[in-house]
This record gives sequence, C-alpha cells and structure tokens, in this order.
Amino acid sequence: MVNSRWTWEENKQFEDGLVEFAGDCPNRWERIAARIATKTAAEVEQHFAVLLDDVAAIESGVIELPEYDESDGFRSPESRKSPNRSEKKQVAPQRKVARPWTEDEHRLFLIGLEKYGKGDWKSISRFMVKSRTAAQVASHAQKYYARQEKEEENKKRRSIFDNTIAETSSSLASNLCR
DNA sequence: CATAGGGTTATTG
DNA sequence: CAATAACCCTATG
Repeated sequence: MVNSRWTWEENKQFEDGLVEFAGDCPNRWERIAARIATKTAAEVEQHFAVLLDDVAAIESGVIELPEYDESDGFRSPESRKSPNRSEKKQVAPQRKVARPWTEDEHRLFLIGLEKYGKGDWKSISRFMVKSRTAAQVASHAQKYYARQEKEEENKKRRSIFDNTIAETSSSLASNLCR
C-alpha cells in the first residue's frame, strides 16, 4: 500500500461510488476504484471494512451523536423580524427551524442507504441516523438525489457557451481555410 | 438585493 | 407508508 490516507475528495468519490454501484454489483470494488485515481480495488474494499467497523461502534453506543433538543424547534417571529412592520400575514408561524445536516449525519445516511436500501427511510432513521426522523431522512434523500442528477447533467450536456476562446478560434481557423 | 441551496410541510400514489 | 411537489428561510455572490 502506497498511501493509506483518504482525503476528503477521495472519501466523497468513494461514497458516490457506493451509491452508484449497489451492494450486489459484480466487481464492485474494481469499479469504484476506477473512479478514484489514487486507490486500488483492495484499498477500497479495506476502506469499506473500516467503515463497517465504525458502524458497529456507533450501533453499540460507543459513539453518540448529539440528540437535538426538539423543544426549541419552532421559530419565534420576534427573534429576527423587525418589530416595526405592521402585520401582513401572521398565518402559521408553526414551521420548524431548519437544522442543517452535519457531515457525520450524511455519512450515516449513506451507510444506511447501503444497509437498508433506498426507500426504507424508517429503518435508516431508526438504526442509522437516529438524530433524524424518517421524514427528514426522506427529504434529505430527495435533495441528495436531485443534486446528483444535476451534477451528472452538467458533466454530460455541453452547451456552446462552454467552448473556450482557444477552441473556438482554432476550429474557426481550420474551417475558414478549406 | 436577487437567488441557489437546502431545509420543512403539503399533496399525491 | 413512500414519492413527489410546493413552499420557505438563509447564506452568499
């Protein structure tokens, strides 16, 4: 092994690979490793084993994610609004204030996806991302997949606006002198 | 100061 | 229930 350290970028590619090539995918580690220039299939497989160990540790309660205080989950209209303005639509200030996902939560989410499959938000919430409800997990998944699709599109579809001056002028030149 | 991103809530299958 | 749409707040350029 040349370098056993995993950078943030490598980890991200690894996690994306886990999702793209599902658990029963043949040659899984090879294919994931193909996406990570600096890692071999063996290293990927080993990295996954470590991940499972972490999961075991989390599940046995060694690591505890902070459980969010839900009592403070509601927005107070006074908290940030200028008291000056006359009331316009004081409809339902009952919406919960958004709590951004932490990196750890997201990691657990990906592992849960791995273990219970896309769609079983209930199990993922109950056994992996205990700090989030099933609805929150589903919502997170929705955004997660939407974003992935968007990135995929950006890679695939090229607009003419992506052309650089260099490319444009060179092809222009070759087209002009037929 | 508009808007993309990322959350929650409502609606639908 | 899950999937999807609508909605909404906030960070950011």
